[in-house]
Amino acid sequence: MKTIEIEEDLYLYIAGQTKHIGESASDILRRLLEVDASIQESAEPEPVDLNSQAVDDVPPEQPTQESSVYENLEDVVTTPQDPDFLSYFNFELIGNAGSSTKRFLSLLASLYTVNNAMFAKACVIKGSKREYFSQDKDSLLASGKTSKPQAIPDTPYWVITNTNTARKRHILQHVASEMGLQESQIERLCEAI
Amino acid sequence: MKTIEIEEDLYLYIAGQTKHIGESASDILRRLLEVDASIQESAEPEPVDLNSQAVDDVPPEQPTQESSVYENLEDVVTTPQDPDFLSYFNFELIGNAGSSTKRFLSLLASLYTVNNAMFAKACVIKGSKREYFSQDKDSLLASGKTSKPQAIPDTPYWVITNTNTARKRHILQHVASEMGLQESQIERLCEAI
DNA sequence: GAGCGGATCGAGGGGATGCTTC
DNA sequence: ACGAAGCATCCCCTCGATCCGC
Repeated sequence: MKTIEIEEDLYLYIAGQTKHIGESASDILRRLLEVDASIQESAEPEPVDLNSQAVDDVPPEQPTQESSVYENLEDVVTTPQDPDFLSYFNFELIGNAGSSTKRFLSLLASLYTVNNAMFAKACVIKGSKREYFSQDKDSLLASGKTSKPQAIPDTPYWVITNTNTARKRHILQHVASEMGLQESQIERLCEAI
Repeated sequence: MKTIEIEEDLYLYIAGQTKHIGESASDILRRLLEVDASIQESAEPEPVDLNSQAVDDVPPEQPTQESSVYENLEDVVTTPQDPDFLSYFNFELIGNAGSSTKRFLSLLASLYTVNNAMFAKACVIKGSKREYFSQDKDSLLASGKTSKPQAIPDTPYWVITNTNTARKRHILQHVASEMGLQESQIERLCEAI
């Protein structure tokens, strides 16, 4: 194992390309760069050292076997694999919200809280014309005529709100699914809307 | 700055992609991943924008007569002879498109990107009445009653779209075949529609 | 842009099927 | 007359946002 240093945004970008839970940085980069493990010896120009910024030695404090990129993100709370995953959802509170729109927002907020890096990646979804999610209210406003964007509480995100309940379920289901939740968990969430 | 751990061979591979002395790991990865410093959180890899990366990978000229036709064109990225040819296709992204029409368009866009000179030659195909390809929407419109032309993304071309899936496969197969793809590669593309 | 929620209905796109043509 | 190839009608489904009810 080698350690390299990269800039923050690039780091987030790479993390955002995660396709499976627990994927290591190597896995992701191999996929993106289309380098498979077998071609490693492929004669390349000699290892120009990744300059001074590359740290050549790995401090053994890093647990290598599960080096999912997420573990370096300080905002990670849990992953969908966590058997207690749904316990992070306060269904009681959510259920008390007065409308499905409110419940929709709370559920999204919970997903964000549980793992905001995965949420960021999962909320890339749009309809035929409208943007569904954005960090910017105005861009949602711009993409549709009366989409009624609302802020997702305790979150930098906004969602479209002018949809019927079925569509709210679809949106939630999409996000949850992209985040890797189990089918049964997704069902539970959608029912809670 | 963030730190990530990657496997040794991948590290060497990345180091081997150094273009300038003193380039940082971030610089190299940005170039390889085509992520510029201003990426937004939602930036997704562009399936068809493979030019800059692929240029470096053009294999030694094949001694076929076709390749000599193209070898002087600066826009040649690779040729169907390239054993890695299909790796230029982002099947994952293509597969995620919501309809066969969308996938059809993406696949054509990929063929164009991979070698636009060959594409230009290969897309000369028409049905009994309708034009199939054109750089001009109106000429497609003019040649049929409801052909539903759509722009091929990131491309100067338009294609007819009002066909059943079988015909979309025929069209794709014709273009791929004219471009000189192997039978097995063509099959792979047609299945992806 | 300020009342909010969201069901309902209309617009539009996808593409299989059936008709036409050769 | 029969089949094959190709065209485009037309149904279905998705998605938007109007508009009504509270």
